[in-house]
Amino acid sequence: MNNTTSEPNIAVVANLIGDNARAKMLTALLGGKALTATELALEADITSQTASTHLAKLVDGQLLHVRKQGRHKYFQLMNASIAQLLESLLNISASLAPEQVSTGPSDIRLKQARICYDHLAGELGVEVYDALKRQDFIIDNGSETLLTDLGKEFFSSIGFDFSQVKKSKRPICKSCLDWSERRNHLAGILGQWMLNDMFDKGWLERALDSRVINVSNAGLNRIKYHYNLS
Amino acid sequence: MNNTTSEPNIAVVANLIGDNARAKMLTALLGGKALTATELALEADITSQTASTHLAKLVDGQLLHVRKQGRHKYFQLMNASIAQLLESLLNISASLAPEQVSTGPSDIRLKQARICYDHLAGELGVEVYDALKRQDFIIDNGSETLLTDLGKEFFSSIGFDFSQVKKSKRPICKSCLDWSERRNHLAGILGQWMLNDMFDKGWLERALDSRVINVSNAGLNRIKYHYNLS
DNA sequence: GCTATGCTTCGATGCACACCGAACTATGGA
DNA sequence: TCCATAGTTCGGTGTGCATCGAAGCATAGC
Repeated sequence: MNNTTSEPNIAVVANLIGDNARAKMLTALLGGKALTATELALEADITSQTASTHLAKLVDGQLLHVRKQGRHKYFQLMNASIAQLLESLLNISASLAPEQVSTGPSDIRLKQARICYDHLAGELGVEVYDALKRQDFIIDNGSETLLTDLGKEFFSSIGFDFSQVKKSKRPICKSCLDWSERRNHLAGILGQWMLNDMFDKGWLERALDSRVINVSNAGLNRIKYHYNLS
Repeated sequence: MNNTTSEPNIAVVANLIGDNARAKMLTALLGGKALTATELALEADITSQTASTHLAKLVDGQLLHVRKQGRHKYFQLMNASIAQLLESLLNISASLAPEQVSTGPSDIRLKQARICYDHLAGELGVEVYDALKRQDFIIDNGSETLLTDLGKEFFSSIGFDFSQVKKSKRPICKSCLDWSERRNHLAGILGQWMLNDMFDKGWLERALDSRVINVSNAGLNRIKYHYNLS
């Protein structure tokens, strides 16, 4: 019997993620920022040699892409679907792991506000999401999210340009389950735009350790006012 | 520097999936049917001894759960979120793999109609989805799906009981990207109900090799009429 | 009781691969 | 030109783990 199941082989991708060092690099890259080989080596706690071979595999496996800039090599996640895959892995792992030994200051900041590839996550992320829902700017049937007419008006009024959207294939709204909060935050084009807008306005600031976002009291107040958080 | 990133460790779960034999078992279990250890060993092309250790790991890692029945052990995916994770891995792998050597008859049947954990996938799955969309029973903003009032009426009229839904936390509608068609089909409670309903009515029949669905001409005609396929 | 079947445990084997030291190439700056 | 830094390649080491044969339980049927 020629048992040719033609299902794609998920083992290769999973195996790429399934190594400790590589997994650390990938989660670090969930910060959305492009990182160099040495930065990633530090993150994964390995020498630059081993990092090099790991990164070559990840690029070869099309999970990452590279940009060469002078003598640096900047690595980034291939696309949003890879980021999403990593996020769902994070979610499942978080729910399985009994409780992670969660101590240390970097920990708290990670829980408060962090970047999820290209949008806002953590406590602040879900609070903004809830505020949008409360004001009927988005509807949410449990796992999925749609922008209402009211929401369209609102986002237009605060500077989002809907004409640019048509070019893109990416959904405007997308809910993304937050692994630390176990509640939704907003992804998609709108999620990306909101985060960038907050950076532009100076309300948020990237921490040096990639994924964490620093929020000043002033910035937090502006966000609360702007999005009418409760 | 005590670099305690408290992010969950995605390596362990990914590593569980990242073995060839285990990956085959897991994809086989995407058929939704509970399978015994020997069936899974056959599927993965390994001896029962090795299968036993693999399955123990998968259960220990909470990707599967077991039911003992007499001298048999029935394995099943832990929950829908695991199934969803596997589906997104399938999608990504399918898009990365240039083209799988897709020959053999089991292949064609897999592409035509198959089970995706608990709902219909393959060509037939996306055709039904498109038909629902065309008739404005569901709306779809690109990646997410909502049931319309018209749709509620329709599904009530063909026997779906909406009162049962409130108990469940699962979304009624959920779009699920089909890895072979690269288009959406319907998941969620409604997707599950539709598949079961088709089985109940005798329009579809599980093949022996779990994931494939056999569709008779008569059954296909009934489905076309029932859901008004174009 | 005996036998067949389903699954597990143990022990041994062998391979894949993560890891690092050392040496090498490439880029940028003084 | 020379040095420092970023990254790669090569060779060797060690280990984790998938694999199977053989033997051991457990259940079902006779």
